[in-house]
Amino acid sequence: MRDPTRLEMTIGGLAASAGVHVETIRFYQRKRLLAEPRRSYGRIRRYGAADVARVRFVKSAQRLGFSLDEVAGLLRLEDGTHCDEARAAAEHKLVDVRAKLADLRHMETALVQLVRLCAASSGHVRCPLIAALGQGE
Amino acid sequence: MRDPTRLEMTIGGLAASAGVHVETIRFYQRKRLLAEPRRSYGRIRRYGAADVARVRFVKSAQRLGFSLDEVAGLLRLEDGTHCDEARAAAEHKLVDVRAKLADLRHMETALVQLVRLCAASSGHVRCPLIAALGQGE
DNA sequence: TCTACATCCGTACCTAACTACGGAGTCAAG
DNA sequence: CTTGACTCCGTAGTTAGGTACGGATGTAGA
Repeated sequence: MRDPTRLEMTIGGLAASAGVHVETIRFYQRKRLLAEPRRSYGRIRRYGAADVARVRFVKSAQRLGFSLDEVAGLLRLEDGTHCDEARAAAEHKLVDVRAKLADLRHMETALVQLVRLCAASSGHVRCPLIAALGQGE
Repeated sequence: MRDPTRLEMTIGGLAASAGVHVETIRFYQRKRLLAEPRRSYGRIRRYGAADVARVRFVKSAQRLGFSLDEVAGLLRLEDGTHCDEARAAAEHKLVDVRAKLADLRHMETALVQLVRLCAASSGHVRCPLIAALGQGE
């Protein structure tokens, strides 16, 4: 654990590096979001830097509104399936991601507007935040 | 009845229009995401078009990774609080929204790359999807 | 070697966000 | 003026995503 380039860590180290609890790692393992790692002589799990990245990816994707099942789908892309499968799945996810992008951009605009209004006026303001999001589903 | 802003509907109509279940409406009411509406002579709730927009907003914001508590915060902006409060809250949300935007853009780029790779090659590909998301939290 | 702390595992529990249930009241069409 | 769909309400159950527990075992530093 001295040399940061050759990261070999236990489950506790992984959890700390990725900013989650130890139990969360075990949970992800049960959910097959993370492969069972090799174990050192006894039966203690050993992880590497790739595992940290993977767990962080899961958390980031969750923040973006993906469920663990959807994250599993994204990770299958990462892990490399057959090309045509991967392509179809990626195109599908892309539609989803772009819809979210559009909504978030609208929300951003609405918030910027609100801040501007608030800076310019006093008293009460209303903001067309609701109008910002995709009403035409 | 001609004026669409004066559309009057029951809870079932609202649920159908917004694409949720009746129980979800009642649940949102308990959570104060939706105000108790006026009731027609008996005790039956009557809703208008604004309620439809509001419920759809909740669902959209959820898809973007906001919890119901956070959505409540966004709705408080919409409902107009005092100016300085609203401004501070809006600026805060803006940081959050922009972080999500950045991550989604990276994810979009990675997906586009993957699709392109898949179109160009055969066999197996790997995609730097994990690297796409904000590793430096 | 001793000791303190980490890891092992299964199982139980928790919160958020619904979702279903059931008995009673309402209402509009026939 | 009945009938069947809809609404009322409280309460209980469900799913996703963790969190906590606790007894046994492993392990690193004094």
